[in-house]
Amino acid sequence: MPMATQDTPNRLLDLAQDLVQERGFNAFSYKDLAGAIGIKTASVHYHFPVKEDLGAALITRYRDRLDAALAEIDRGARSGKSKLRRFIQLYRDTEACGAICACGSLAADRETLPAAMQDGVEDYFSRAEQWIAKTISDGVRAGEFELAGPPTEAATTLLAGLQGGLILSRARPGRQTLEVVQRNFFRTLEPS
Amino acid sequence: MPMATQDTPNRLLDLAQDLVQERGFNAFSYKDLAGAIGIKTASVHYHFPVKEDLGAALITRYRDRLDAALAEIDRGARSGKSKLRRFIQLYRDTEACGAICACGSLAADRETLPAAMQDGVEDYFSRAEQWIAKTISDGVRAGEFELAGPPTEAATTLLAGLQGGLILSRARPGRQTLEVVQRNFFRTLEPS
DNA sequence: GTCTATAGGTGGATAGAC
DNA sequence: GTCTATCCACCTATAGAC
Repeated sequence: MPMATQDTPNRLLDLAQDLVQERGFNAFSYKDLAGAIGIKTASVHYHFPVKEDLGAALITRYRDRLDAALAEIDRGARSGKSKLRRFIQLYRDTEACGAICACGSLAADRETLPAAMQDGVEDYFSRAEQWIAKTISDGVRAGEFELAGPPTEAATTLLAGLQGGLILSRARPGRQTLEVVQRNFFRTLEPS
Repeated sequence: MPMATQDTPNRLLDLAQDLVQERGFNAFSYKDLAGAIGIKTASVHYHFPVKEDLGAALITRYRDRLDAALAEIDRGARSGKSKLRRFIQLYRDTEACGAICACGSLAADRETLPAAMQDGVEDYFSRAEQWIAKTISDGVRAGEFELAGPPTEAATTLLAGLQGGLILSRARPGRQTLEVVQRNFFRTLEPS
């Protein structure tokens, strides 16, 4: 991976995403972004005229990266369990940074956000949930998993556990909440 | 319940709590509070000199109400399942309002909050988690529940599921996420 | 307890030069 | 693309009269 110096819009999106995950969309300013990369706020407005543009671009990119990560997992992993483990690992990486999911943060701020951003957040959760449900469902058909309820409900429960687990770890730094959530989740999939 | 007209400090705390649960601590102002009860911002500062005072009082009250609710559940309910159902119902009531847990909201904003408020949020989660763990543990001892892992892990997972479920329902209005979380949770406690 | 008035700071955003 | 300069709205907070 070459990873040359990024263009300004992407550097701004990187910074904005970090700040969303650490402080929330309403708790950072163009000044924060500008200062971090050594330009002025007016220059940030050149790339993203209003903050809603920045937010919408951030969500689109975040969602695209989720899609890419899920495709990568589907390409690489063999068993349903290893796929789900890799998926959960994405959130555990976030937890390790002391951050929360960008879309979880944005969902908490929902009432204060423009409609376009609200829709993007909704879409992110739906994609994640559907991927989990499909992966569980495939595992059940293959005889790898056995669960009491419908796969869609297990998927919703896992996603809720991951989002809430990040919140709990944020409130109580040092705890590995997601490790516990993961363990409990896999217990519900075990064949008896 | 007489429910006479409340004193100003409590009316302010009621409003502030609603706004925290709907918009977040950094997304409402003294002007919002003052306007809602027909006084001026300077008068709000009389009751809560700085916003941190308001936030700390809000959290203390929220935590005390949790304790009271848990004590009430312990007094009234017979089975472990009915206790847990009543506990979950507290969050389902919040979900029905389209709101999230005040402490979940505050945890998401953690980095922007004064230390005193951060500690209060941490305490809220720990109390909730410990009550759940004890209730599950009692149920196991009584032969009412049977679960694969330790009660403390089931407790953490439930609390995470409730907090995250509120986030998911906030992002996707109309969905009854917590009903799903509840159903999946009780499945993990069923004797085989 | 509540008010008027105000201070000092920060926010998002724009115009126009370079 | 980036800058300087500026606008206006909002926020938290305080002083002092009533």
